[in-house]
Amino acid sequence: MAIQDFSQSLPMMLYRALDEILPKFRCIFNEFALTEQQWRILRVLWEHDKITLGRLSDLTLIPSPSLVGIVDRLIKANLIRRERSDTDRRMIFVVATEEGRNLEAKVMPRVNEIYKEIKEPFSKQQWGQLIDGLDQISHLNKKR
Amino acid sequence: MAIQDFSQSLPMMLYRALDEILPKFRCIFNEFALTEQQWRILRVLWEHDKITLGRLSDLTLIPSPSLVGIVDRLIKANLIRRERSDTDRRMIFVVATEEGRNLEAKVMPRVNEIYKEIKEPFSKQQWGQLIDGLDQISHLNKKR
DNA sequence: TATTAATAATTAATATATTAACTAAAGTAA
DNA sequence: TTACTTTAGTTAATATATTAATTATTAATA
Repeated sequence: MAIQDFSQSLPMMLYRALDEILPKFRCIFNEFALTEQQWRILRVLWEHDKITLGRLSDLTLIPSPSLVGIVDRLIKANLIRRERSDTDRRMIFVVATEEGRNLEAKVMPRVNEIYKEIKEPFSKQQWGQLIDGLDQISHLNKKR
Repeated sequence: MAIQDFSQSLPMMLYRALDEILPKFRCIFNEFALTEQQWRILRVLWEHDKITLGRLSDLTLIPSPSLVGIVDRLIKANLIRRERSDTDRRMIFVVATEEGRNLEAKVMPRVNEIYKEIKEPFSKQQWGQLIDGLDQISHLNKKR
């Protein structure tokens, strides 16, 4: 194992972890004709009745230029709608339609099941360390 | 904090970690007119003189349909070349040109510097736990 | 050997990411 | 109020991801 082994570098380890777990979830999303990104948006809307595009971009980690098209397609699928703010006409809220809200009860149990499967082989301590480590990585520039 | 907090889910934590560290590297790649994926291919070619597209796809985690275009662009930039196998005409090897090999000495020091910065705030033990955790995630289906 | 099955790479269609530039609305200060 | 600046969202151009289908070649089997 070389001193600098590309396949063991942090970025590649992160990618490989995602490559392992995402297909499990995408399977479910496809059953509901959702892409992963569309799912992320709905997932956030189930926790927030009304949210601006900017904040939606932050919470889903979807870059705003991408968000435009993804939101368009979710609107076409009748799952969400746009709503321009009255107080600041620059801002646009996104809201789930009834159909969009109804998806939660159908999709979440399936997703939670997979999530539990992924977590299962880890001890509570191991899992905590993993999440803490990732959290520390994602705050590298923010702390002191 | 809800029982199921989307922003603390493993996939989002992984995405956030990547979102934090990748821009640091991409800065460097852009200086050399490389995309991140082009970099990954070169990075692997610096460790392997000659490699098939299939194996390159495995090592870079770039799906093979994407690989076709990325390789095309690297060839156009005179950094690599294709070479069809004589023993099995289905296989195509990819090889770095001299110009491609020369990039290593220019780019690697810069990349290593950033990598060290990222690692720096972690203790050796913390880092090891993080890598181990990620490794375990990426082998979920492979073990026993 | 002729047929069939498997493999490596590619193509096609659609969705998303990246970067820069742009528009409209709001804030700010002379 | 006018000019300058910032902010929220969008558009545009190019690169990559995802999924399914396709081609060329090789392997396998009757």
